[in-house]
Amino acid sequence: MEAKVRVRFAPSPTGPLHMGGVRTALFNYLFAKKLGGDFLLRIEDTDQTRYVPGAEDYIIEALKWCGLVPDEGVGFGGEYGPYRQSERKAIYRQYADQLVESGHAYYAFDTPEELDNIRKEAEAQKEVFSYDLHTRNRLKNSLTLSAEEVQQKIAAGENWVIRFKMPENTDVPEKDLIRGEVKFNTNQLDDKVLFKADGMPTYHLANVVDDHLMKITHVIRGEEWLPSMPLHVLLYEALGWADNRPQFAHLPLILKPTGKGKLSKRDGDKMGFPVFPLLWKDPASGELSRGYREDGYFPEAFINLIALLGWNAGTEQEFFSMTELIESFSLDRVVKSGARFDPEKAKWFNRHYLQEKSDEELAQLFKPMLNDKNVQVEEAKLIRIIGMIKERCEFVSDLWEQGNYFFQAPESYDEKTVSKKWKAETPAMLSEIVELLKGQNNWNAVDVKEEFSNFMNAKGWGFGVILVPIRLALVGSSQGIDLFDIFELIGKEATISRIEKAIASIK
RNA sequence: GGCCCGUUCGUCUAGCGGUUAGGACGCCAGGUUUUCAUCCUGGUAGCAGGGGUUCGAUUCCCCUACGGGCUACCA
Repeated sequence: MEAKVRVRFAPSPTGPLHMGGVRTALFNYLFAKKLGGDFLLRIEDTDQTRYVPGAEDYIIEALKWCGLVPDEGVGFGGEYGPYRQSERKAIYRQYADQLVESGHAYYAFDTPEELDNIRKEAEAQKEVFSYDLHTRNRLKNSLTLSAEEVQQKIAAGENWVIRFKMPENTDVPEKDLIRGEVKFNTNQLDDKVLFKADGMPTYHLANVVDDHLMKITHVIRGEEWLPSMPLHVLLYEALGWADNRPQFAHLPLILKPTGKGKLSKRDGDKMGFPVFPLLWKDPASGELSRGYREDGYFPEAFINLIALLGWNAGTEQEFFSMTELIESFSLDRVVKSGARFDPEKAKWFNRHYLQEKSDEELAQLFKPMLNDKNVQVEEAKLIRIIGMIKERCEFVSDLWEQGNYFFQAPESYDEKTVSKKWKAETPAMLSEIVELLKGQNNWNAVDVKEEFSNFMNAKGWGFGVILVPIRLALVGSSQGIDLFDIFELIGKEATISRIEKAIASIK
């Protein structure tokens, strides 16, 4: 029987989760759910120096907001814990020792400063230093030192690390589920540190050990890990786990909307879109980074847009619910090349999901904003207004941009429209309109419009010359829904007073 | 520099030897809306370049260019 599919999302708590990270989580989640497998969350906090307080909670909250709830992991329980690598410290040491004993790894005593100097010297000669089969015999390690010396150094409390002894001239072909066969030769690879002087494993060791112990079947991660795939394959072999090791899939990166390189926090600030799912406040600097949630994106829109960054169903379908994504997802439809992120299309997705929401639902989402603005409005009326303006909106906050004139009289008048449409004779005409409106008893859009039209026809006035000034008076600009609907919704009294106010204050 | 990955409209992408190279976002135009937006219709725009292989290459191979990633006791 095939082993149950188990995948993991394994971020480092070094800051807020990036869009790319969310997408990696999403693809893992979709893959697992499609195949009836498990999706785990493992926190890779082996680098104490980069630990950021709050990042872990942020990651969990972001996953929950996106609907990517892990079956196991930090904060979610499970049989294979602990799921935080810092709590698994003891486990890694034994495997590192095992590798040394079996001759697949060795102790190295070179200090970071020493290595740094060697690197600088190499650089001065336009060369790049690499701790590998060409150089390890000149360095301070258990391959060059006698067994006694090694024991002595360790006993003396000298700092040491354990490095992988990369085999010589060996081809390591490996099938990537997205890219097909990728081949590396070990002569090009260096002796990576597996176990650090601080007693913590590096990513490479911890990752392989945990994936094995947690029975991970598929490693789906970002393309930045592709170069270390051969090392990981070799580690599985060296640890004796070659027979049931996971398969790999390396996802393409998300690139900047314009310019060079991968998407970064800076791009969001510069171009006015979020790169993080949730608002993030840096605990050290206090700096704020905007989030999709706080910017008014619906989680389903965010998931939809991110899913289509580097994946497609092979059909012309563009809108997918999570359920539909699970049904249609497959790794072989993941695109190989990096995808530039397009903020415009992101907005378009949100518009779609906003239009799909009921007026009642939008009213609930909009209420907090109305409260902030100190606006009181009857529920039924609010729902009606939303029904009329929502097609103009991309975000819930747009409901205010598009509908504020229902809740308050304009405070100013758009200058362009005034100079274009507000003529010398306009006030006099509007005064006559006011008189007409005052005589209206059936205050609804249909009846008022009929009376109004009759009056205009009798006068021989053009609609264009009078409707825009009225709109200006009621809305403050030339925007808005049908004028007679506005009449009805803001009521007779407000309609008349706003027109009178405009007559008195414009020009 | 070395290694690895990639390259179809401005952007996201379909295409898996023979297509008028399809869709979407954006943009432009027209229509609807006596405004604006929405919406509808139409349009603009692409196979990085050069060699092969083949009756035939966007599609397969090689080279070049370009883009990206990695090259830490970071993940």
